[in-house]
Amino acid sequence: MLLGMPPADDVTPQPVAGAEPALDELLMGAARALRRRWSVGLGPVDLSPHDGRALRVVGRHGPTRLGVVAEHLRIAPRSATDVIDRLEGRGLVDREPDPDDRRAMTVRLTPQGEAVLAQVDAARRADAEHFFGDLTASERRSLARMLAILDR
Amino acid sequence: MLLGMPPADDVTPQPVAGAEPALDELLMGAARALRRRWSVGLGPVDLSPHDGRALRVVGRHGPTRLGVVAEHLRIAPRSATDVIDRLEGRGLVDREPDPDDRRAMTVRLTPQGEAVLAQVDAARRADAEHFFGDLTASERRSLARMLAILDR
DNA sequence: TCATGATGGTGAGGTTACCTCACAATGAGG
DNA sequence: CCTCATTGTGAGGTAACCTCACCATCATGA
Repeated sequence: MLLGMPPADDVTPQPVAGAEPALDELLMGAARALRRRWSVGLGPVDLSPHDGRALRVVGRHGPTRLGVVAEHLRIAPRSATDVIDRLEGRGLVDREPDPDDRRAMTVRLTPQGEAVLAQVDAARRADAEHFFGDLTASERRSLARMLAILDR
Repeated sequence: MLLGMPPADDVTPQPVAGAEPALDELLMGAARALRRRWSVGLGPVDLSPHDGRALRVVGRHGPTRLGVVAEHLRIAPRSATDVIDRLEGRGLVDREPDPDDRRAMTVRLTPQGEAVLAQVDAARRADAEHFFGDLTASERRSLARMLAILDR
């Protein structure tokens, strides 16, 4: 029922009785809406949002170290082991010894992992198109410019 | 080290080699930046983001039922008990029997809870001012309008 | 009016996704 | 090569959720 739902972010600082919602509230609301859509899109492949991110990290960074995965997911190195275990258990990812460093393991997508990632990404892209579809092209440009300024 | 950090949301669907970041990526990035600032602002009072939200829910909805808190936080009713326990343990919140329904408890802010919430909100509002400060007033209006459209 | 079923909150106990610590194997620099 | 750093993982802990069972109370309808 409540599983996999993103956090609420429901409540924002100040009602400011009578005023329209504050910018920060609107920003978080829009982000929440988008995240919710992503969750839904992730449903069909039965992947948690976090595992989906992990899959994407592996896909994007090619055959890569476990430590790198941890870094990109902002989790402790030890925890990346578990995440990759899970993905490997589903056959989405492969571990291989790093030829350059015999301590290290490299991780990369299996063909099935590639397929799943491609499917998720396609769904996400299509959905983004729909999500931002109520804005005109020029509005979207302007939105992108402003968000880029805030993006730090 | 990694505690209290919001999830990464680091990686987005498609590199689209050469193109500027996609709108969805920018939106999530800006939201992440704002959330990070909120976390920092929450630091001084040593409150987790989620407990901060709970405090705000109680503050906003006056003396209210535990179930209502659960609903707004999107957690199971049982879990609200724990959250409120924590807040009550810190003296930020008070439980009292509901006069209208002897099964129910009402929760409301203690004076100290009010003070903490006011402090957090003030910090947050000031920070939002700063965060959106690189946009002109008219840009902010336009941003608000567009975000309102996306906000579903 | 009172049996019956719904509802509000909580105890008990499980799951999950993190964490830290310890350690073995390997790399790298004096 | 001796020492110290680094990579990944076993072991074990914690925090924040969850479900299930339960009690007290409310609300309804025969």
